[in-house]
Parts: sequence; structure tokens; C-alpha cells
Amino acid sequence: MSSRPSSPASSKKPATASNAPAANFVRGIVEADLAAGAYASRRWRGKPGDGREQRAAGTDPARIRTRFPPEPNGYLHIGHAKSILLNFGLAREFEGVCHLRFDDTNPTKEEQEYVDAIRASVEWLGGNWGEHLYFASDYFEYLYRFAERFVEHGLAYVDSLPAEQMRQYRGTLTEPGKDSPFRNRPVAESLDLFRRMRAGEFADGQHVLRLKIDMRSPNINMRDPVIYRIRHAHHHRTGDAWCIYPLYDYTHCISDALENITHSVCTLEFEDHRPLYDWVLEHLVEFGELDKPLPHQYEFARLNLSYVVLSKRKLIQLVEDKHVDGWDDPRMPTLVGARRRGYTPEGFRLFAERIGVSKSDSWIDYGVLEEAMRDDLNARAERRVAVMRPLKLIIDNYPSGQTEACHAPNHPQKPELGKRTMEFSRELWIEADDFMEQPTKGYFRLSPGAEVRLRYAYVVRCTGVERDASGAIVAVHCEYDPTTRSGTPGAERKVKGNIHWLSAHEAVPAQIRVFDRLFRAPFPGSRRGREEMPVPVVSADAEGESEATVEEYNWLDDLNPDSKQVVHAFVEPQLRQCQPEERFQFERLGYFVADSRDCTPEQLVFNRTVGLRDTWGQGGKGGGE
RNA sequence: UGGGGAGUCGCCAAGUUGGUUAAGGCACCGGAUUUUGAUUCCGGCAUACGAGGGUUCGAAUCCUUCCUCCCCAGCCA
Repeated sequence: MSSRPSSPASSKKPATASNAPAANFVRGIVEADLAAGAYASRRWRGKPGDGREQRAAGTDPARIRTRFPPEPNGYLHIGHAKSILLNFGLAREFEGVCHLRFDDTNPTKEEQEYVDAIRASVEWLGGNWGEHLYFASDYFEYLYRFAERFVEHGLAYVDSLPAEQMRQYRGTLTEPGKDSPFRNRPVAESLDLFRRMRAGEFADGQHVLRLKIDMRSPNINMRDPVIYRIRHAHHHRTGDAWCIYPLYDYTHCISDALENITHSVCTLEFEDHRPLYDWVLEHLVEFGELDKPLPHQYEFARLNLSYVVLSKRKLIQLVEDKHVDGWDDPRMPTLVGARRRGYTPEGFRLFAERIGVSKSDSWIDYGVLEEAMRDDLNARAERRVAVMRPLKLIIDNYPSGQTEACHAPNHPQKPELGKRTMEFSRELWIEADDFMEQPTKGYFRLSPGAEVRLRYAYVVRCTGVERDASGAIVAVHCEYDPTTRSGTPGAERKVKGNIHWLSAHEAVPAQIRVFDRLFRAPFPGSRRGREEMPVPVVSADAEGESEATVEEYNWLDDLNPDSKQVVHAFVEPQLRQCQPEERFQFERLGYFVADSRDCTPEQLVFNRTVGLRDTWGQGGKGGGE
């Protein structure tokens, strides 16, 4: 970029993300596959099916098929947004289809409530799965039948080793495992046992079905992975029809194949599972159960965001220990939380486009997400006026009782959005931050003797302040210059300071909830990124999803005690007509959204989505607040 | 010390059949517009591609040694 090609045209910014997607390795793979016609021969009968069922049908109209496969055991979060946008984005970009598939093979963890919440969040983000809403539990019969095939071919066996012993037989990262004594159980016996497992003759944990691969493989996933376990548990969709449930590695690849998925995109930690994914599918082709071309798995780096925790365990703890007000608390990194906060699907799309997709573990600064939201909101949100910390301003030379209409554009760059009217009068509310009795250097708002423009109205000069008995300022006095009214030739008069205001007689009270990051450290629980680490190392559970931080002390110690403030503000009267979830920019303050739960015409409640960029105080806190 | 991955500007990230001056975004720094200290605009911003060797007329791209980080030992996904 330091170099400057001679071509003048190239000095212009390229097209925006939306119409010129950035290159990434997954797109590259899809393009190459398409160019080679790798998936052109696939047949599709209109719904998932095995090789024989698809074989009879016509060509698959979808050029590629991807899928977003959540387990319905919790709420989706910002990390999932990356995956959703990638998978649905690829489908849209390449004339394909993206399926929404619930990976519901563990009945003890999954609930209908979560499938509903997940559907709503994916839909909100713009994921359009059309007819293609599927459940791994829809494939239980196929999975069972295929499992019998593996047993029949001598490639699976029922193991009766207790869990603890099985672990010992598995070996370690550096030592090979050894064969289970049940490994060479006769096919007929395994088949009989497996059928009786299904029939419910055994207790949980008594037997499992394992693939027979290689106990000495350096890849632990290939050391005879368990593919079925006994669980006498009620499943949210299949009820009590089954008491044996297939495991992820066995289920996922087959589900992909049954659904004609071409590109199965998942996160990095599954790289080691890919050989197993291929092993299972290749054998099913040999058995005649599936046809080629087979789906392929590709892995990308999951999202890590500074100042945010995304592990399920931590999110649950935040909610259960009441550090937040629920899963949709605007401070939560859940999609329901982000939505309530006022974040937009379009903002997420912009964000996803900016961070890209690669295989290197990376940490995205939270500011990148905020900037993406600002960019989206700036372009779309109508402007309104709110005064968050009201201070009375009295215009001594303006007749008491007189009012006049001022006109404020709803959007400075979009005149077609029209204007709204604000009543100007003698007594106004201004932002307490917009007055300083003893201004610091560089401050160009109101101070004794200083001039400032009241946006869309007049230039005023501060003449003094009024105090109460304790000496606290209760009002600021000023005089206006009648020749400077906005929209008249006199408005040419330029003053540097430009502040917003609300007429005291028409200002409407409103509650505004101001949120800051939930954590004050960039990597909660880690010493990284902190100048001082006085906190001693505390325990960290071994549990947790793979989140890239090593926990060196209690992550809860990094909670930001001031992440939520409730202020009693005033807003302009037309806001009484706002709809839940309607978004605005409150001029000079930031972007706000009418709270989806609590905002009513009688009691207005707004959430601050994100502040405006503030280069004055230079620093995250900004000049305001 | 087994296997699988990754290391390109402060943060992301293109680029890898080797070929003149290493895309782009975000951040940052200037400057111009501006009735939001916002937006917009214009300009700047890696002799450098984890480190060391080597091959070559020429390497981020090939070879080699080394270093660092991430993932894997659930009857979770």
C-alpha cells in the first residue's frame, strides 16, 4: 500500500464487502470444485436419503450444499454468527443451499426450547434454510441400519468393557492403545448384542458399539471409536423410541451424506476427526449404502473476541449466578443478547466480511465488531435528540411563553427521509457535559462568555450560572442572537461548538440503559493484555469448550462492575411513537434501540447499542459520560 | 517426548505452478469538508513475510534446521 501503482483508477477504494466478497480458502475450494464439476453428478430426490433412494432421482439442482449444525443444548452466540454467515453465505454466493440441521444425538442435554431459540436466531441473522430444516434424530433408522452393516462386515463390535477400563485400553497421546478383549467377539454375537441393546435389554453403560479400526493409531480418534451408547433417556423429538444413541463422529458424516452436503465446514478442533469422517463414509460406499461424490469436511478458525467469553460453561455461569439479567441481557454475547442490544444482522455480516475466514487462531478486537455496527447504523438509523444528563439552560432574552418550530433532518446524508419538528423555547435541557464553568483546553462547548450553536436553532452566548444553596449549578443562563436562526441567511455565522437540546415543555422522560463491555480485561482470566497481574493463580476447571485463553486466575474477577448504568433522560416527543426494536442515532450520543421487552409509549426505554466514535477524549471512554 | 494444525504491518487477512515497488479492511497519524468533536473525502502507514541456513539471475512462495502457539486421551458436540 505504500507503493503507488501508476494507474489512477486503482487508487480508489474497492467495492464494499457486500458485492465483492473477500477471498478465503473455503471459497477457493468451492470455486475449484465447481470448476472441476466435482459435484455435478449428485442426485437429489427432494429430501435426504441413502444412495439407493437418491440414485433414482434427478440431478441435484443445488450446485453446492452446506449446513449449519448446532446442537440444541444452549443459546447461539456471536461465535456461531461467523459460522452461520459463512455457511449460508457460501450457499447464496454459489447458487447452493444451506441446511439448518440440529445435531440432536444426546438426549440428556437437548431441549425443544433451544431448537426454537436457535431457529429464531439463525433466521434473524438472515440464514434462509427454506425447506431444509433437518434433525440428526430423523436419521436414527439409517444410522442404526448402517451400524449393523459395519458389524456384519466385521468393522464394528460390541464392547462390554466398563468406561474406566476402556479409557485405560485407549492408551495416551504418546502410547498406543491395546485391543479390548471383546474386540474379536464373533460377528453374530455382536449383532445379537447390538440388537438387544436397541431392544432395551441392557442398562446404561453396559455395552457400547465401537468401530474396529486401529488401537495403535497415532490419531486417538481412530482407536476404535465408540459410535453407539445406551441411554435410557427421553429425547425431545423421538421420545422413548430409542434407548441407544449414536455419537457425533458417526452421526455427523452420515447426516452430511444423506443430505447431499458437499462442503461440511466446521471448526479447527475437528481436524483430527476428518480421517474418521472419511473412513466411515468410504466404507458405506463399499457397502453400497452411499454413492459418491461424498461430502468433505473443511475446518476454519473459530471466532475469539477480546473482552468477551464465549464458552458455554461460562455463559451459563453468568446467567445462573445473576451477573447478567438473563440470556438476552444486552451485555451477553448471545445472539438474543446482541439483538436486544441493538446490534444488527447487517452489522454482523459486515463484521464477518471484515474478519475473514482462515485457519489461524486469532483474536479479534471487540472494537472491530462495534465499528461494524456503527457503520451499519450510521447509514440507516434516523436521528433523534435525547439529553442523557439534563442541565437547564435559560435564554434570558427569549420571551417566556413563546415557541417556534425548528426543523431537524432525520438523516443528514439522506434528505429523502424528511425532517421533524422541534419546538424551541426559553427553557431548554442541554447535556450537562456540554457546559463547563472552567473549560479545559480545547473545550469548545458552552462556558461563561462562550458562544455555541443550539443545533437547528440559534447561536447563544453564556452569561452566567445559577446556583442552589449548596453552590451546585442548577441552571445556565444565556442570550440568543435572533439573527442566527438555522435555515436563514444569518445562520452563516459559524461557531465551533454545536450542541443538542430539548425544550423543557415538550421533553419526554425516558429510561436509557447504557452498557459497557461486560469484562474490563481483554482476555478474562488470563494475564495476557494486562499491565499488572496482581491476582494469584486460581483454579480453572478442566471443563470448557476450546476457547483460546488459558485461565490463570478466576475470570469472574475481570467482570466490569460498571457494565450497566440506568439513566433518567429526556427525549424528543415523537419518540413516543417508536416501535420495539426500532433503532436511532441520538445525535452526538450514539446508537440506541427501543427495548424489545420494556419499551412502551408510557414508559420509554432505550438501550445504548454503541456510542459514536469519539476522537476528542481519545480513548474508549470518550468525552461523554 | 505421538498425531494434527497455525505463524505475513498494532488487530484481521490476500498472496504459495518462485519473477519488477508484499492486496484490502480495521486501528492509527496528517489534512479537507461538515449545524453530530460523528459521517464523508484525500494522503500517510511492512526493503518486510516466526528465526537461521541453503537452492536460484530472482523466494513470503522451493529445500533444510530450529523456535513459538493451538487442538486431540467423553459411552459430549
